[in-house]
Amino acid sequence: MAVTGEERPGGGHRIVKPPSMVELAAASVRRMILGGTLLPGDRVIENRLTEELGISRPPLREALRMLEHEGLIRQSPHRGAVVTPLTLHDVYEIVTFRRELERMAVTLGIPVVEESRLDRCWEAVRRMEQAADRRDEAALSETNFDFHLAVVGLAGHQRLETAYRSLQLQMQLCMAFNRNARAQRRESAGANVLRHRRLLRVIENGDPDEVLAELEQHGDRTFLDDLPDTLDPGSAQAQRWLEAERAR
Amino acid sequence: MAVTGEERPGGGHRIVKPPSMVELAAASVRRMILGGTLLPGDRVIENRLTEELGISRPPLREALRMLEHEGLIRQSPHRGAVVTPLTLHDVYEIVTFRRELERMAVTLGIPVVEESRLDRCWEAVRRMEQAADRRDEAALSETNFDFHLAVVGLAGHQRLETAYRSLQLQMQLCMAFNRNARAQRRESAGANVLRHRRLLRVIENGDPDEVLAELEQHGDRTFLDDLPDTLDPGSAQAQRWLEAERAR
DNA sequence: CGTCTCTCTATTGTCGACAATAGTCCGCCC
DNA sequence: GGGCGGACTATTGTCGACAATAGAGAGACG
Repeated sequence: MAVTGEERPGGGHRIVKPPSMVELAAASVRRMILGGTLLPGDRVIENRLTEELGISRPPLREALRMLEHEGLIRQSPHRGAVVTPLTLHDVYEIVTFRRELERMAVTLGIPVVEESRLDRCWEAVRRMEQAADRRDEAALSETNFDFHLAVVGLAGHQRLETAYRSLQLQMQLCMAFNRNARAQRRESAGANVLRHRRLLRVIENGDPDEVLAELEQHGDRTFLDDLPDTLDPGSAQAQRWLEAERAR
Repeated sequence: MAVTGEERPGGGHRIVKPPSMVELAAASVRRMILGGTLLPGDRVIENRLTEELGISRPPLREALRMLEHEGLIRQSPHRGAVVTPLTLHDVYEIVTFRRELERMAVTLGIPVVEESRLDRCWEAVRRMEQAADRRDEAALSETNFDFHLAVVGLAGHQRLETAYRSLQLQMQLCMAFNRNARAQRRESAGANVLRHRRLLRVIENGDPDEVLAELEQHGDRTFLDDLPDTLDPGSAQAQRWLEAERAR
């Protein structure tokens, strides 16, 4: 798999700029990880990747730094990088943190003060619908991602949005991890789109609490039920949390 | 200023490992930024730094990536890096986000479940006291930093702690920015230490709400009052926020 | 006199090669 | 036979040089 320029063919915000090698490399490796080519715990060997991607090591190393800060890999000095090995504790951190960021975004961003931010959400839903029509699983996942990011973007809080993006990526990592163990989505793509439309209408309605309630439904409940038992707990704290969460 | 190995002489967690160039470089440049050698808006030119630090560009570039993700610099393709230019909107983001992360940490981490985490806090206070006795401003600031990080660490939430660290760094950037405009601390070092001791006792007490109340007092109120009027507002959202915040 | 274009330079982006380290495998000694 | 020490290899860390870009400045044209 060599690096290619067609990241987000439909709706990226980049116009004609030739992306740098490190962005390209980061995107490629990210896809490998989220797509399940590289699994949690796998070593990420620089030489192997430079060969596959056709670039040299320095930009690749920068790309790996980016992925590290996105939480997708971990690096230790002189020992190289590893796709973040997930324990239950990691899942705990990811889910709780992500939820909290969403809460904050809703609190800050609703009711919506700037029309253009809502447009971004609608645009995402629109592209999501197109993807659903095409039965394009990859695009559906991508636009789903964009939608949630756009919702968080309603807060007009760049740092919050960046952090959320990172968490969302790690959430996808969790799901890539689980892909082997279970049927991914029981829900039809159409229902999925509808659910997002409904969320967006609630958002337009302007009541933060309603939005939070809707998000509560939106989520990870089924994901948490399907966690494989083989998962390393990582901490008692996380185990207690999962139990409490499942009991709800 | 060449790179040196003596980062955190007192209490770093590294034992004998010779740190890599990129860590060293990141630490050096971080110091330049937080110490006010490089001011918000200043261009960060790679060649200049490689010369000053005595290292080559690839590791420096990795270091700059790190600093970018810490929020201390911004990079745009082919245009290089700039020390994050602060607008009021940035201050708004930093302060609100930081506060929210503290809130989350307190909610998750208190009452404290693991004794060792509290030890880390006490250790930080102890070192803070030593720094105060030595009238060592730099060490005081550093240990103050560590203390807050340790408090957030009570949550046992790695990702939260990392995010908080980043926000705390950006907070220091704000303060470095303001250093020129006003007298920094009106409070004696001793009172400062005492305030932290009190906070820690409230923490041991185990009531999250009490801790939050204490943190509320702890903070940025005076900082917000002293913001220079020359600061670019950045957004109406931020201006409204500052007004509301000052009215409290 | 202003503006537009073209060159020219400062700076960033990328590369291939060299140095240093950690983990491994083999032989050796007990 | 098992544990220990030492070379070897795979991999990461670092470097200097080359390529490509963006911005600034000088010159020509309207």
